[in-house]
Parts: sequence; C-alpha cells; structure tokens
Amino acid sequence: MSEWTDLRRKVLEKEFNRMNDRQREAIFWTEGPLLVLAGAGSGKTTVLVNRIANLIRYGSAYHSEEADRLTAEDAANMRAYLAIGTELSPETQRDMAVSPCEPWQIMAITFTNKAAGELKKRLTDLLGESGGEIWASTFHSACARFLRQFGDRLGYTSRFTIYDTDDSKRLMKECQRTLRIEDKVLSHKTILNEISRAKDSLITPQAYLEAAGHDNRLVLIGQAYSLYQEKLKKADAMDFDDLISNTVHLFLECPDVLSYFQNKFRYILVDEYQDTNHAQYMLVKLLSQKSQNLCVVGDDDQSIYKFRGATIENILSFEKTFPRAHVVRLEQNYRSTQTILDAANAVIANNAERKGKTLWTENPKGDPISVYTAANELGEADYIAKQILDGVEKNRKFSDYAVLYRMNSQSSTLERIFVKSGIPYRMLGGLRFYERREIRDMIAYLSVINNPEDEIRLRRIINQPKRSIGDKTIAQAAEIAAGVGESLFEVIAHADEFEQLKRSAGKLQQFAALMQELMRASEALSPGDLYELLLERTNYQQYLRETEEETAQDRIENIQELASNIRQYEMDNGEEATLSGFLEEISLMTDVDNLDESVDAVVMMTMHSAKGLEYPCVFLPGFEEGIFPGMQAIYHPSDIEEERRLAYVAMTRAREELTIVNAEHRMIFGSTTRNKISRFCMEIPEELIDRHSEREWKKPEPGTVLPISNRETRSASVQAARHFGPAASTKPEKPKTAFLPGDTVHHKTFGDGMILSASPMGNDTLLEIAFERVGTKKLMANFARLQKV
DNA sequence: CCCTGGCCGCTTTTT
DNA sequence: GCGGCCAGGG
Repeated sequence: MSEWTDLRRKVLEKEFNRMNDRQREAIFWTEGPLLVLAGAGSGKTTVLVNRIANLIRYGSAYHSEEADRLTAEDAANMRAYLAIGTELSPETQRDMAVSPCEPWQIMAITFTNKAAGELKKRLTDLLGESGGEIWASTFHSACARFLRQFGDRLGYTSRFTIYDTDDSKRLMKECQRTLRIEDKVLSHKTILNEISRAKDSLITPQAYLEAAGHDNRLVLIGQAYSLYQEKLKKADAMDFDDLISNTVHLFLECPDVLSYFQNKFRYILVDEYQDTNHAQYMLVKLLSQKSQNLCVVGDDDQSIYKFRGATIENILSFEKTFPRAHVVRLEQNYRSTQTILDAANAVIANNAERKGKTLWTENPKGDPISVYTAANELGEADYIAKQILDGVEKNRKFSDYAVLYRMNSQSSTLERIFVKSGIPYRMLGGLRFYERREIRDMIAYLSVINNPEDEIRLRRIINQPKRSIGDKTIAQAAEIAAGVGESLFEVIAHADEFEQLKRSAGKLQQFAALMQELMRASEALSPGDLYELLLERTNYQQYLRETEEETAQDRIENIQELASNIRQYEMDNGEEATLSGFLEEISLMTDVDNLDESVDAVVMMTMHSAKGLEYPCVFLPGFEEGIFPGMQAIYHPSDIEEERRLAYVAMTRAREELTIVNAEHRMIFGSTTRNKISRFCMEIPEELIDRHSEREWKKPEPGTVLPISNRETRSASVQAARHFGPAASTKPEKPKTAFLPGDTVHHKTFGDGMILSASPMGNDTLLEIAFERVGTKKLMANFARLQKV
C-alpha cells in the first residue's frame, strides 16, 4: 500500500469515525453487490445515509490506489486533519475523491413514506441542498414516477389514478357480477389476494389462465383477473401491485427505457430487503444490471410480511443470485438493554430458517423482562394503565410508552381503560383518515375531475349526496357504456340520447353538468380553491348535517381537515402543486406517516406497524396461544416461524423496559376462551424474567370497570386522539372544566351555542347544546374542545 | 329509491 | 361483539 493510499484511508476512517468497524466496512464497500445484514437497532439508517454521503463526496476512494491528483498541499492538509482535526479544504476533498457520483445518480428505496422521509431529511442535513436530488422514495412512489413518465408505452396516460384496496374491492365485485361468480362460492377477498400474489410474481392474466389448466377454481380466478385488468386499463387506473409489476413489464418491453434508467442510476440501495417480493426483486435487479452496484440492507429475522408476498428467499439467496456479493453483518445493537437482547435472541434462536446472527450491546444489563398474568383482558388493560401511571409519576412521559398487539381488535379494551384512567393515547390502524367515508367521497370527486374515465370512483359519488339516481339506472348506463364503447361519464352526460335512460336523464345530466363545471374550473383553480368550490357546489357538508345524526360533527371536521391537507400540500409544492400531484401523494399515504411524535401520549398499534420504531418502554399484551401465535399459525406449523420473527420484532422495539402480559381468560369474538401462555414467552430464559400475576397480587376490584359501552365516548376519544393528539384533555386528575346548563359556549365548527343539558357519562359529560347556526347537537365535553364565551 | 333488520365471519397489511 | 352485506318492506 502506497503512502498516499494509507494516508487517504486514515483520513476517510476519521471522517466516518462515529461508525463502528462493521458499519465503516459497509460504507466503504462501494462497488458491486453488497448485502448488509443489519440486526434490530444496529444503526442501519445511519449506515445508509453515510454510505450515500461517501459515494457523493469520495466515491470509491477508500479501496483505490489512484493518487495522481493528490498534491503536496493536499497531503499537508490531510496530515493536519489527522493530527489536530483542522477541516479538510474543499479542494483536498475533491482531489481525494475517486469517481464520486452525482446525487441524482443514486436511488435509495424504502418501504414506508416515513422511512423515505427520514432518509431524505438526514441526507439533506448531511449534504445540504444537493441531498434533495437523491431519489429517496418508496418502491411505490418511485414506480409511480417511472410510470407517469413512460406509462404511455403501456397504454396509460400520465394522469392515471391509483386505486386503493377499497376501489379494488368495488371493481372486483363488479367483475364477479359480470362473470356470475357468487361471493359465497369464491369471495372477492380470495380473488384479490390471489391476483395480488400473481402480480407479485409477475404472472400475467394470460399466463395465469394457461397455468390454471382444468382446475375450475383457478380458471374462474384467472377470468376474474383478466377482466379486472381490462377494467383497470379502461379506467386509466392501477392498483398498488400494478405500480410495481407494470414498471417491471415496462422495463422488459421497452429496453430503451430500461437502459435510460440503468445509465442514470449508478448506485441503488434497498432498505428492508427481507420484505421485498419477486417483482420488487426483479425491479432492482434490472435497474442494477449494468452498474452491478446494488446494496441491500435487511434482516432475515425481521421478515414479517410473507403473508403479503414477501419472499425471505430474496435475502437468503442474495449471495447465490449475485455471486460476487460481499456480505457485512451489523450485530452491535445501540438500542436495547442486554437483557432485552438476550431474551429476543433466545426466542429467535428457535427458528431454523435463518442466516444466524447474535445481537450484542455495550448497553447496561437493565431490568428483567416483566411477565404479568392477568385474569382476563380487563385485568390486562388495568395493569398496563397502572404501570404507565406509576411510571409517569416517576418522571416518565406518556410518549415513552408503546403498547403493541397482534390484532387491532385487541385495542378496544385498552382504549376503554385508558379513557377511564385519563391516559392520553394515539392509536394507529383501525379506521384510517383516508378510509373514512366522507374523505373517500371527497377524494372520489377530485379523482373524477382529474380522470373522468374512472368509473369506480364515479359510481361512488354519483348518488352521494343523494340525487335520486339508483343502482338500476347506473347499471343500465354502465351497460350502454360498455355496448357503445364510451365511458360511463360520456353516457351520463348524453343520457337523453338513450331510450333506456329517458326517465332519469334529467338527474343524470344535472350531475354531469356539475362535474363538467368543476372540471373546467379545475383548469384555472389551485387544488385548494377547487376543493372549496367542490364543497360549495355539492353541498356535501349540508348533506352530512342533515343525514348524520351523531357523526356529522366528526365528519365535517374531517372534511375540513382534508381542506387543510390540500393547503399544506400547496404550500409544500408551490407552483408545482397540481390536483393529480395531490391525489398521488395521498393515495400512497398511510397512517404511520401522520404519527405526530411531539405529542405526549402513549402509542398503540399492531406489532407489524411498529417495525422500525423504538420506545423506552414497551407492553406486549395478549401473549397467548391462539392469539400470538394465532390460531392460523398453530394449524400451519410453517407459519410459526413468521410469528416468531414478529415476536422478535416486537421485543426489540423496547429500549429499557419490556413487559409481556397474558390473560388466563379472554373474550374473543363474543365468547370467553381460556388460553395457555404463549410459547414465545416460554422460550425466554427464566433467569431474565420477573413474574407477577393478578391472582397472587390480589389487587382491589380486579377487572371491574365502569360500563362505558357508549359508542360515542369511544369514537370521540379515538377521533380526538388521532387528529389533534389527546388535546391534553385527558391528563390524569385534571379537573374537568365544568359546563353547566345555561352556559354559552363556542365550538370550532358549529359556532356559538347554549348548553341545554349536561349529563355525566363514564368519565365524561354528555352535553346537549343549541347552536345558533346548526341547531341542537349532542357532544362529549372532553372532546368537543368547547370554549366558554 | 331508501331504510332497516337479521345473518355471517372474523389475522397481520409498509403501499 | 361488531360491522358489512343483502333481502324485503315502505
């Protein structure tokens, strides 16, 4: 090794001196395929960010002997940097670099918007403005970008609509009707699942039908698949899986497009590689075929999405697929205590199908794992609530706590107890913002304005608000549309020209005229202004007030929240803001993306959604055979390993305290069952555990809860928790502001009103208020955010 | 055309 | 235990 090379290496090592040896190995290994096996909490995002920074600043300098450009001045500069830490001059940095790359030559792919956003943020923090030129995005949004640009090669316009699962479901039901497939015989769920798997594996409808042979069931699914794709294309729409598979098809069918991107991207990095499916594997393989510079980061032990088509094979056989691949293992954990890691290691060691990795840490040993056995699910929730309140008394924050469960349905008991105990919480999952009916309706309006070919979303809104246009009429119009080869919207706009539609022609054309007016307006107005016009012209809010008894208030608030989302989008994108841009952004958005970390509240979510997150204290309720592992997994022993990986993921979310809870009896699907403690709990060495149970502790009034069965209480709390944070309204012991009959109050949406009655309900008060503008409403005092006037 | 009452069937779900 | 879905009556 020449003196120059040696000097340069030392400088680079110092540049990245905050990394450990293995991390630096991953950062400096720039050329050729690289597999980084990154255990939980091993700092993989940091490695990705620094690896990219190195590629841009120094290229492959670390492993290069090339030193021609280095001058004596550079050498002096480098020695000073090593000796006394003076800054490297930009000239020296440039001279040290060996074929560095431009930011736009790098593509970094993640699975979630959250991960992509964090990556982007850390890249711009480190690299400044130019960091923003890196393609850091999710698989889906990167593919949407490819397809907006080149989708015409596959027969799509650049304005295609992205269908979510609800749209897909409606479309499939449509197909089933046409093909006379009874949902009872073959459900839309089964078919869509099967289609999703087919797309993941890049199997076209034709190929599917060929492979189906004489298997009746498969032939039916194949026919449904075929029709479904036909209808999607006609509607200029793609579902989530299409985004990936169509991109791969585009690349395979148009070598010029592929070669354009192969030349553009010199380096490709993929995060969470263990969760990729076959189509995603093909995508990155194709893109990196020319450069061979593919770096994948993943952890086979954290593969928990097999049920959605992820193949752990991709990571297990990376070295076979890419024979020159270099492998780096990151096993040092910076997150959890040694005890938590020992427990997680012991559990995952029971899996046979793995690369084998043992996490270690320099962190202290920490407290033992708490295992608490409650009498039933109420005792379970009570215990968790008490532990949290105790912790908060000892200076913990609510936001230090996370409760991770196997199924969303486990959350309801916890919610009830949290509301009762005054614990603020935020919950992920369940009904998401963009899945609410009123939000979907408004988005459907915007989609149709953007793309009138979209029949599914057109059908959704044609009679919403009610316009006396029934299913029969719509079906008739759809039939005509199919017959004459026009879109449904065209037929409706010219309803009077068709004999069968004569009777409802007036209503249909009135609706079409409204939409056409909005379409014309959309050309001149910004998305936000268009949305306002839309609300005004459809009278949708008025409609909600008239038809929804209890939920009108929530729904109107949601509609207004959407308005502020659109305005926010406009602010973020300035001149570039377009309607289709906004629609794309929200169609690829999820709940986790909106998780506001600054709010001091306990977080509740499924173990699946918790991947990639970490909390000081974690509760894992429902560690019982039949719940976790679930029934399904117990019947199919091959699924047990995936459940165990999920347990591993869940346990390694905890930094300091981990509490596992099980209940001896539990109400499930309406009947009480008795479950054994989970095998995963038994796999933790006894010496790491501190056991308690409700029975031995003989707590006062175990499992007794105020019967808060009132639906409004619950939904109101969820509402408040989700959108506005807990509004600090549920701090324990906080005296409730008394609202009395006769008081005049102000509400954000409803304006001023007078309280008619106040009746205590659970821990809250139900108020009946006569508003000046909107009449009498019933609201819960804690969540309505009323102000005394 | 629209509302209501009874029946079924239930994991997880980054997009 | 709850919500989604269809059938039948208004």
